[in-house]
Amino acid sequence: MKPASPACCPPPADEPDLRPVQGDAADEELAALTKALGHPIRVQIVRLLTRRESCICGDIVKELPLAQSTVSQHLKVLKEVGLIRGEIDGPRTCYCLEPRTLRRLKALIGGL
Amino acid sequence: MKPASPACCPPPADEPDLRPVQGDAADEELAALTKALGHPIRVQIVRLLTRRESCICGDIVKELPLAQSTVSQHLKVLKEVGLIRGEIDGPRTCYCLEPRTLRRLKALIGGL
DNA sequence: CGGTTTCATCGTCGATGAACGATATATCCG
DNA sequence: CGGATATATCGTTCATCGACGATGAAACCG
Repeated sequence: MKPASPACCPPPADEPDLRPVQGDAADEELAALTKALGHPIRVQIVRLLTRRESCICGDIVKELPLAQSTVSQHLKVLKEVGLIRGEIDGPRTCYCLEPRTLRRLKALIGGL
Repeated sequence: MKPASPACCPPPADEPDLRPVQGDAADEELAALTKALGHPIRVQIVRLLTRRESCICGDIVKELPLAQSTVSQHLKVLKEVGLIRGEIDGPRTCYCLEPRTLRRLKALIGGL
């Protein structure tokens, strides 16, 4: 059982990532991740999700000066590269960071 | 005097970067840097410039499967965000990494 | 069941990006 | 001077992005 907390988006196991940080595949991966992060709103979303240690939901929309559909688009971009995860929780959706992908990004950047 | 080497793009002084890694300005900066890096060819160019410890020139074009003008465009994008530097050296241009900006990028990513 | 809320998806439109070939510019070599 | 070389820039074309409002789908509430 989990303590209290929103009970969504449990942190996955903390396995080390063995994939290389160089080579063509790594280049593509790094390009995809940085491209997804390459928009101020999306940086802000990631930042929001790091600050609230647990995941939040459509409150993200309320924090941003954009239409709901636009925010949903940005969330989709981040989800498609695996930087965040979204879990349906009743009528709403709960988003949170995917720490493994974030660590992977840091490793790839570090490899430069 | 420098040893041998292309003698262009000397590494700038190694001052610490005092700018914050959070806040709106940092978000914009991180978005701009990651956006510039968000293309496989540009990742490859940065990687090329890290491997040859010294700077190289239009050999970059020969390494890539793109027209010269396209490569020049990508170099411009990287230069505009300060990730690389280009110095005119006779009829050719010598590009190299800007280590300060790269360190800044790592700091910003680390701040996530 | 029917309305409300929450979110995702669709269609559209203007802006930006990526690629190219052609051209301009600047330097070097006869 | 005149040609060759190296690079930047321009103009064009097609694709993708970013934003929006409208609509659709799912779950909750009465």
